[in-house]
Amino acid sequence: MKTIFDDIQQSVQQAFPSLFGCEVELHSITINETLKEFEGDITLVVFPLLKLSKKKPEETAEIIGKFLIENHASIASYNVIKGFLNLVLKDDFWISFITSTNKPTIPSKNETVLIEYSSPNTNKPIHLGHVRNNVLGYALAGIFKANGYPTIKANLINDRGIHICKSMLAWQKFGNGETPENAGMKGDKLVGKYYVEFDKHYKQEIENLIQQGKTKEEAEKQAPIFLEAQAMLLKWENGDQEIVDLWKRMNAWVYAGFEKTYKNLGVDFDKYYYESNTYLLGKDIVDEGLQKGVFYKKENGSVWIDLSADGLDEKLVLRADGTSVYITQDLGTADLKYKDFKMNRSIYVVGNEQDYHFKVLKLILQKLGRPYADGIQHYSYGMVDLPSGKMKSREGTVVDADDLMDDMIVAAKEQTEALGKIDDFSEEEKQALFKTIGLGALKFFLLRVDPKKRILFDPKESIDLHGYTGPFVQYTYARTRSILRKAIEIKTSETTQNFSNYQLHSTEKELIKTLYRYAIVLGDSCKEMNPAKLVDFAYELAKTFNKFYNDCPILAAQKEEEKYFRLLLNEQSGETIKKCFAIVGIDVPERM
RNA sequence: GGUCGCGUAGCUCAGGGGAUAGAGCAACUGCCUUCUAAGCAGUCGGUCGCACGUUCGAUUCGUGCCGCGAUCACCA
Repeated sequence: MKTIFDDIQQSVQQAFPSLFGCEVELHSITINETLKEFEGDITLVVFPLLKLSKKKPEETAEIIGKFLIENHASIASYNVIKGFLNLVLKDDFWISFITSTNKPTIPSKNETVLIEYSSPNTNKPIHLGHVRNNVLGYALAGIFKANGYPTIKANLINDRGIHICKSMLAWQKFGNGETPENAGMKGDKLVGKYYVEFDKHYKQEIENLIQQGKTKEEAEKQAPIFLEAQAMLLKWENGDQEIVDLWKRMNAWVYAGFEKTYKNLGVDFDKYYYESNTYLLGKDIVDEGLQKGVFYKKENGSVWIDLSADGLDEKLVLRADGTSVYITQDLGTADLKYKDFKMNRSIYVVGNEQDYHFKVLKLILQKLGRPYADGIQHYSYGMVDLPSGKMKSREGTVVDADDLMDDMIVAAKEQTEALGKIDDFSEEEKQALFKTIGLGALKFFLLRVDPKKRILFDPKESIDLHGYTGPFVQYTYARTRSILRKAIEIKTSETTQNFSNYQLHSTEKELIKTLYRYAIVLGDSCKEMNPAKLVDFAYELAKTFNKFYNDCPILAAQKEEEKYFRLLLNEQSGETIKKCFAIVGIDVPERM
């Protein structure tokens, strides 16, 4: 979208030769929004132009200011303070932005974006770390979509491997036929329980072996239960019916559990990949790489790639026994994704602990000459810490996703009921509202921070509904809806109004300027792949709206045209908040 | 040790060559007979980790140092 900022920047560039006798590059024309403490809407910083203008800052600013006022219908006046040229736009410009019925639409792009996110292991339930991944992945996909990109959400489920066998084995040995049904437990929780159970026995056996004089490393490799798990994996890979049946049965439990959590969280996927289907695909690529001389084989038969020229190390791509490692599978899956979707960009939403892995993955695919390799991007986000420190599954300090959502909803319920504004709601309406608020708080809390940075999750703070929070923004939306309902009640919805002589109140103008930024922020949040930008904007809009709400009576406005204009602002503020939140996956209530 | 990331108010975070560095929380003060007070307005709070350098101008860019974290498996 072309903004007034772009407009002014371009016309200054075009006029520059006639004003100063030389060309100027677009990027040295610095245009900002004017700071609140100065008069004006747009500020041009002239310092970078002085070398070309060969004049003093004030003089340069004057020349440009005079030119703009003569050649730009939207500019009402200007003032110069030091090297800053502050431009005041006519109220007309802002008013017509609000009243114009044909808003510019975002053109659709023909660049397909595939976003892989979530990608859980089937041996443990989803926890807070995964919640950040899910919320971020969903929001990112929403942002690409809103910017016109065909977008595919993919989930690669890690459903095989030694770790899966561990929970299977523990269930087989100690489970006594326990099922989600007879235990009254979600399937993913049940399987997770047996993963922990395995670890308990494994540790005990290691302990015993060390007592018998083995070293720790020997003990870890020789513990009987570990050997059993390895044997089970081998059986699984050979298609042993009993093991495969058990695997299918337990995985079905997990999927049922995950689906429930996903549904609650409000995330979804267009495509599921399963590592059990893709883990063999990478082996062909290993052969191809050997033929092309990209990989090499060591004496023991293991296959490697030497990335030391690229500042990395040597990296194993196939084990000596011919079985796949993590990266082998990822190579295969990358090919499969391209076969399925021919995407231009392939984004992996994966924690920053895997930065190295994804560097290697991309580099290998580039060396193999894959057409999609350059479009691979690791969307690397920071870990989630608790006030007590890191989350560690082994130490039981993880925050479970289902419990977390329940807690948030309960907190929303308590605080909402205390205010007593929704006593006339039905039970279902209440439940829906508590969920909207609770999850809104949670998602906003996770999205408001720069994805690249690690996050400190303080439960107390996350449950807060005041200030820089999701519920604050939701509340503001509900306010706009409340006013709209009242306006309809008193039948003040005539639309044919002429605002050409309308005098903007300063708070109205501030609100319009904020609304004007929506399209810019939406584009930026996509370019920078940063949902926090959009979420923060929604907050700023809500804040500005609340100020407007306080300063400017809407339905009780003095003049009719004031009332109608403010109703327009009210409606557009609400709609914009709703759009922002919908893009990142946060619901918004009609009343709260 | 190598590589990568991060150090901004008591706490959680924005900002990212340009004017006097911003929000929220916490603490304190005002504002509901008037459109939802989950709100608004205000007070308090900063050597932008430290040092050099580049620049008309550095919290922002570069280098070094200090502190914190991640990663460097025939784990995923």
